[in-house]
Amino acid sequence: MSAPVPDASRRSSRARDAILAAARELVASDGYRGLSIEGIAARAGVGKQTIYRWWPSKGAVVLDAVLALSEGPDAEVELPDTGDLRADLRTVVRATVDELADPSFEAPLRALYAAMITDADLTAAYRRRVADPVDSAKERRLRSARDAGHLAPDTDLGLLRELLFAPIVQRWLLATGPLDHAFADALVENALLVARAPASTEAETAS
Amino acid sequence: MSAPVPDASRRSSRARDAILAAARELVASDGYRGLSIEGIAARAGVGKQTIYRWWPSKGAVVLDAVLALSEGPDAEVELPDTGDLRADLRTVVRATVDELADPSFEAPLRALYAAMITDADLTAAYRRRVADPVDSAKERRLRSARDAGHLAPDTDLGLLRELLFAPIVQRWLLATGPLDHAFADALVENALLVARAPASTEAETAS
DNA sequence: TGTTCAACGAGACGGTGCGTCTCGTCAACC
DNA sequence: GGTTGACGAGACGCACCGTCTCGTTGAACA
Repeated sequence: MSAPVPDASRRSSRARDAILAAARELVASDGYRGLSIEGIAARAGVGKQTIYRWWPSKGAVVLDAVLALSEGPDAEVELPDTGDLRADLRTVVRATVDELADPSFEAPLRALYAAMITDADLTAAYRRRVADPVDSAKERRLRSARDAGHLAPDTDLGLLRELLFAPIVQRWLLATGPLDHAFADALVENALLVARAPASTEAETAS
Repeated sequence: MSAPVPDASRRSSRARDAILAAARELVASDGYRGLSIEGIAARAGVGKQTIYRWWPSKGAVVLDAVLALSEGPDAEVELPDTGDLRADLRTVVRATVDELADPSFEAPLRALYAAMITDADLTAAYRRRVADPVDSAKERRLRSARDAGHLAPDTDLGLLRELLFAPIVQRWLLATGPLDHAFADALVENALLVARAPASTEAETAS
């Protein structure tokens, strides 16, 4: 009944790296539609069983491939905190927009979303390994601003984060509008407007 | 080279209805993963060719199935406009949340999103037939409020619409938080805060 | 250094759904 | 009443699925 758990200490890192690289290359050239386990195995020079041994689904392979794009180790995310909230938010939100416009990020990430929509387990894994750490970092930065008096004391940091980033993902998924710095800046200005400290002009940055 | 366009005047509406109903039933019971053209054809009592004759892809069938859920004819969408912006927005945003929580809507819509993410043609068709009309209706309601002085004259109606609804879709897709009326109301309050008319207390509803 | 043993590359296997095709049937229009 | 094209049905070759065996290999431990 229980799975015959393989011995991770004997795992070939060469095979793992080749599989993730092959997945990235194939999804970039053929899209998620043309991505198959057999194709990944062939391109990586690996037996199919080596993939099935370590990953539960094609989507899980893609998740690891996406993670391998932006990590050394499982480094924890940290956002810039120069004290200038507007500038820091612009940096981060613009970077998000740029990342989604970069084909080498866009292709595997789109594939990952396609898999997640119909795979609740994969969605949970994505939240745990990607979304939660990133969201925490964003909220740390916002909390720092709130503590410094740059945001109203009763600001809902989670909601503010969603207002900053959800419209970006929405435009990206359905191509309902341009994904550029102007849009990023508009979202930042909106966030500052929503949650600005009530009686302060002092702490606000001028830019 | 050109497609041998079938004769629409001879199309069987019985077959069309049976196909869309079968697609809805199967996606509700088995999810999008288990949805196949062969399964739809078998359930509908229809030849596979009848599906391929009229739809370019499985996702296109699902799009029509979703559309058939909420239409008589291609009725144009109209939102409530009682003059009370807060109340009207709550109604609409809460209804959106409720719809995404209703399994009979949720299942085919999730299937449609899964298909759209990897199918730009289908995404364009969805925008044209669903998203654009709905978005226009939303912006008409917001414009009416702006004209009535309930929103600041320089309010970006499109951005406001995205701030109201994108966070909902985001939570729905990745299950990153509860989709309830409290969340809907928070989004409405945020929108009213962002775009409130500068010097007016008069026109605002009290609720 | 040698032994061990599970992960490895390779690929056969039955199963499923794909998209195309070819039938005979049927109903609408001429 | 003849023509015609959509219809239901299903055969076909193909791609990929997930499971299963093979030898082979190389890392861990004695």
